[in-house]
Amino acid sequence: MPDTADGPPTAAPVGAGRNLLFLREEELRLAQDLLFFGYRDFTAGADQILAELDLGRAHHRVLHFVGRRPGITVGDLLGILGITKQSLGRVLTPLIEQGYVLQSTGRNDRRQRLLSLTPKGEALERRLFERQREWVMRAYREAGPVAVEGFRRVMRGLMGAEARGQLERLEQRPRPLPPERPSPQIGRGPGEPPSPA
Amino acid sequence: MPDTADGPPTAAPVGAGRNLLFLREEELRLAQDLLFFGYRDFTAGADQILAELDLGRAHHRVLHFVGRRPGITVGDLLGILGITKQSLGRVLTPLIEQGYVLQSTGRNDRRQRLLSLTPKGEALERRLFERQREWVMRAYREAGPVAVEGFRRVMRGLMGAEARGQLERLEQRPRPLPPERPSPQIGRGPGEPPSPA
DNA sequence: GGTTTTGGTCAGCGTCATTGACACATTTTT
DNA sequence: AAAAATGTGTCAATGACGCTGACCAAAACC
Repeated sequence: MPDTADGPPTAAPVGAGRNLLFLREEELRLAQDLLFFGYRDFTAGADQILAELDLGRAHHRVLHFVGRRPGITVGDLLGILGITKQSLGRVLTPLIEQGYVLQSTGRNDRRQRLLSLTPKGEALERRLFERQREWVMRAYREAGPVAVEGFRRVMRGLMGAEARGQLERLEQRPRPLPPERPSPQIGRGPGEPPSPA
Repeated sequence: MPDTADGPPTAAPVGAGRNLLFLREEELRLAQDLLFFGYRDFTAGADQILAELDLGRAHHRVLHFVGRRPGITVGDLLGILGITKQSLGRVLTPLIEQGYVLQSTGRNDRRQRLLSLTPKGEALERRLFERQREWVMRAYREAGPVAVEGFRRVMRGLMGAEARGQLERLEQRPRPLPPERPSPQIGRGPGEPPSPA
């Protein structure tokens, strides 16, 4: 980029219109690049940990959002992730079987499966979080608080209306704590043998 | 999030240490959410166009970076994308066959295949670009110039050292124009029949 | 009792990435 | 001139992660 940032181009005022347009275009191509490289490297650290455990990014997303909202229903999780039931099943089922995620039946609506993290799941989620935390903290420190606020504003703007609503909801109930003892638990997982229900 | 953004917590100063830590954690979890939702919705528009043409995001990335640096070699492109030769081949070959990308042999090193966009490729790249441009412009306008600068700083910080170098190189030579007439072109593609060498 | 909602599952498909091995032309080195 | 290194293409197999369509069961709603 010829100029650093936002101000008017320091170049000749002749053909400024075209120049402005050019800058706009370069600015936006830069945004594309930044998002591509930035997102890729942001996820790289966690991906590495996941690979060791034969898990993928999709598993991480489930751990993340279940951790963020324990007791979330399958339907809500589907809405947040924006994938199909079948796709979720392929990552959720192994997570349950391997004891990372716990299912319990809903108190009000017994059809619902409320999801929460087991201690093992919390540990893994935290490990992944710490890895990304370091990475983001570095970027935040280098950029400074004002930049961080700007980053947030732009990223919010990049989200669609639906995602903004979901994010709001996520921020509201930070941790609605799951059932203390996930009493009417559901089969599967390495836990007790299928209850004689 | 209990508090809005950056300022110190408005809550009681008692246990401020813990509270600050908590805020840090929530701040960083928010960053994860923002990156997930933001990147997803950022790419959604282009993905839609691509789907109509039976192309994928990987094809877009090739179009983008070849358009950004016409005459790029296969090796350099591999370095930027961070994928393997085989993976690139699977998207690049169709793009060449369908007349989006042009290959020409290197002038200095005739082993090299210099890649550039055909008019058809440029048109598609532009169409995809315009879609994302609108989306990003909206976010930029809503957030304001200061925020945009902050966004850039943070995104740069999220990139690894390698990616920063690549981005620098991309910004330096904005458009090193390909061979005027891509003389020693290479077979394939819907172009002329194999020149009588 | 009938309908809707919530969730699970089977079967098949597409995209985008991987590894490993090999082939070929060209350039560089010895 | 022979050997080694480089740049690229390609075959085969694999895995992760999305999709659609179909169908089933339990619970809730009316």
